[in-house]
Amino acid sequence: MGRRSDHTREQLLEMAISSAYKIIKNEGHAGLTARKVAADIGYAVGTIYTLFENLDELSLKVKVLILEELYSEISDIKIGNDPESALLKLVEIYFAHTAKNELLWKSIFERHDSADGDLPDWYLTSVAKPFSVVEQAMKPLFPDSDEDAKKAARVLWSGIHGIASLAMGGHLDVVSGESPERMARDMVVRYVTGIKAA
Amino acid sequence: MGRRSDHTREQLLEMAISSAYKIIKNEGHAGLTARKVAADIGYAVGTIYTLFENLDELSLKVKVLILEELYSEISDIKIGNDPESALLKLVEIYFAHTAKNELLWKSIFERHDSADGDLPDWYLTSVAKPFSVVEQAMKPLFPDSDEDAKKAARVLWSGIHGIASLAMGGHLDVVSGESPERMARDMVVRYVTGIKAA
DNA sequence: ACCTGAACACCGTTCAAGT
DNA sequence: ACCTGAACACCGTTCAAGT
Repeated sequence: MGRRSDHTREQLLEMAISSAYKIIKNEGHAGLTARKVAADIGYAVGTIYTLFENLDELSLKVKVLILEELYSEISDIKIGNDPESALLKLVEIYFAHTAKNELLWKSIFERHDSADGDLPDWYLTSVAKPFSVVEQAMKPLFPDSDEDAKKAARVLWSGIHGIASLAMGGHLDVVSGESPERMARDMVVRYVTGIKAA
Repeated sequence: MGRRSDHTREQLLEMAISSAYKIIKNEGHAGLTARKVAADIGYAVGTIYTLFENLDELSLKVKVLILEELYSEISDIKIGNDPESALLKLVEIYFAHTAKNELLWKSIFERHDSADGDLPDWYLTSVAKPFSVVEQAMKPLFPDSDEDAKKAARVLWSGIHGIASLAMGGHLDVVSGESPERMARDMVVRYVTGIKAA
């Protein structure tokens, strides 16, 4: 035992995060354990706790990665003057993305409850980035107020998350109605129409 | 050790569920353990597993209770011919209710991941009941199709859940914009307006 | 200084053995 | 038949001790 220094602290962080990413991708949120990550990167359990405050922090780091992947896909959308079609495109990409990485996305809606306090700023920043794309798409609807565009973006994006969250949790299969994506499309169209009609 | 029969199986079930309810109310979803429930009702751990298949089943039983409480509050709403005001009333009750029972409602959005398969029918039935209230409220908007009213209710209710879920999870405090309830009101008004304008 | 891994205080779940 | 509780296979997290 004792010092090894096979890797720098930065390398260790990267190894641990990408190992955790892989575990969640394959086994889901509940499959992530400190011991598994440690074994996977070839270090002792204790090492994980020199890298992160606790397991929840590690899982938040993974979520940042997941959110960044989505962001990189939706930030490419060319936002013209037609909010509705931009938002529908966004919904399409969102659901295609979540479908391709189901366990990863399910984990976004779950928490390792060890943490009591608020979510750290670096995580909230990462959550906010997709919001800002929605906000951009909605700006033409609110030519007089960026603030209103921001608020509307928060509402609509939260709503889409709600549909995705309930669907992925299996809470919507009761009536086995429409697909989540069609529901989200419906929501976008009617919400945008509602704004225009105001 | 051995037989006791101090209580019938029905009594045991009730005791365990209400003990679990109490624990989640005070300590949150992650605070629920089989050992705590067992100690609380004065039986051995093993007894819990003669009552429920696993801990997830017990927590779902608690969620049924939680959903029934909400249902009993919102089912009193008198639904006239004005969907918007009925739905706003519903939002008001929903957020008042979740605010009063925060840890309980947070637990609705979380899972004890032990269970792999689908959610049981008796649970989905219980999830569906609040949906039906929303559906009733929306009927005047769809005089020609109950099916469309049902679909719209699923979309709107999921959206409201999304706002509540993100807010209770602390994911919305970034910009520290509006309160979740105001966001939900905004969503209702614009969604309903969107339907009318179609 | 860096890393280890035994130790602590827990878990969910099972099942042989008691009455 | 009903209930027990030790046992198994895990956890997250800490921290004295090695190099």
